[in-house]
Amino acid sequence: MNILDLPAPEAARALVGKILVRQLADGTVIRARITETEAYFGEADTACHACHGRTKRTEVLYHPAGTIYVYLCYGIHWMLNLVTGPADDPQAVLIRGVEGASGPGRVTKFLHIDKSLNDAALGGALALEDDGFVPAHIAASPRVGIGYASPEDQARLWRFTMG
DNA sequence: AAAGTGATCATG
DNA sequence: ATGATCACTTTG
Repeated sequence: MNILDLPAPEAARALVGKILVRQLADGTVIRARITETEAYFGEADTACHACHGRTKRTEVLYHPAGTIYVYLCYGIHWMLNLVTGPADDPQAVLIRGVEGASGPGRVTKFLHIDKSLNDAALGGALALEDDGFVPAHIAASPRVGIGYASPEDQARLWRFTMG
């Protein structure tokens, strides 16, 4: 069973401790364990980009599980998301931190991820690996940076950190 | 605490 | 065509 077929909040929790494998064009391989994630759960979630419907930008969120969603935030930072759940259901998990890089903008810098990976499928230049490691403890907390969302959605414990 | 930065989306 | 809005980081 693929983790990414799960609903986003469950997938987000299950992804903590897994390993991202990044293959660069020049052959360099970077491996990094995921330490922090956040779930964005469909059109009903007012914090999700897709809560205002399908647009050119959010189109990728409607693609099948395992699609990579990358977008630019604040003009500077690339954000890396993994699409989860069934096709036409816009759910995704934001990778907020990996071993050696804490913060979503730093993760993409660390892994050399930019717009060129948007709408690509996991398993090529970026792949997921499970080495059997299970985190001793995973903490759940509210998501950050979503002050525009409804109070109920801001209160959801959809941020998962390895601890 | 504050600003820097540019794609995207909703207006006119 | 113009303007508001950001799943953030760095600097002071």
